Amino acid sequence: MGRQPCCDKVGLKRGPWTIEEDHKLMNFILNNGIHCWRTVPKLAGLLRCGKSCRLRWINYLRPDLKRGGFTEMEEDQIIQLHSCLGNRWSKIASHFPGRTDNEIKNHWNTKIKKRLKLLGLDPLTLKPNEQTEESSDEKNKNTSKVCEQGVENKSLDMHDTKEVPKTEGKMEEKKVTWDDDDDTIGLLNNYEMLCSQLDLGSWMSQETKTSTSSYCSSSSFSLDDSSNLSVDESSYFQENSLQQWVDGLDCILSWDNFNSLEKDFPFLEYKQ
DNA sequence: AATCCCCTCAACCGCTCTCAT
DNA sequence: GATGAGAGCGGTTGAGGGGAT
Repeated sequence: MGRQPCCDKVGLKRGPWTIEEDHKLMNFILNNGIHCWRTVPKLAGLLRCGKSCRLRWINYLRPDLKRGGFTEMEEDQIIQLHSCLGNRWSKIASHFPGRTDNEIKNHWNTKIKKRLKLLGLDPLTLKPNEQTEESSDEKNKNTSKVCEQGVENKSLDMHDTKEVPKTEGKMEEKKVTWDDDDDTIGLLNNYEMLCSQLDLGSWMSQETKTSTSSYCSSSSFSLDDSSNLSVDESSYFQENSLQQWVDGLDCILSWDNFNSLEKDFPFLEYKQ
């Protein structure tokens, strides 16, 4: 039958988002929440399709996004999960609060896959590479099916020595739960926690306590990380971080500052 | 300094899934 | 059960940055 396009593409803007567009979208969502993506661009005054807005929010603007490179532990976990779930990036991403499926997919395709190949391992089976990529792709579906039934659970530490699978002890540490029902729960919990901490309504209207601070001018950070902070640090963020986040939208939208931020404020580093 | 090439990742496309009617 | 609309997902693309020559 052929579906209607998700939006009328005539007159709609495409390509990279501007800071102004980001502002509009973020302000709209924070003030109104998300009810129907299709209507978001119109109501927010954006010349974008709803799909594009959704993607931008999920992959870039969400306040609970974790920025910065993947840790070795995260990479290991991605490999484990991928060996079980295949290319189901959203499922994989659900095990990494603050990470997006797009981010993980990109990381897999550009880094992990290559590294595994260099190690002579098939990225999908984690076995010594004997097959062509095509046959691996074919296997992708099969492995994930098998794993879905809970038959297989693999692990690999490619940062360690070489091609050797992890010891069982390490496996224990990094145990992953496969229950699909749990997948969304983690994200939901994060989001709920975030919302409860933020009290969006009140802080949006709150008077700015600190100027668009020097603290913020060099900062962007994951709110998620605050749970890993010491008591003092944590309370500091609960009181200040969100306001700063809103105040400093411009600088926060420039995630390039992330690395330097970690130098200035070591406690912002991702902790495992 | 200029050019080329490769890599990364944000964004798009098209398909499937889910839910309401 | 059939249909349609919206949301979500995964594959792919291409702009831009950075390193190599």
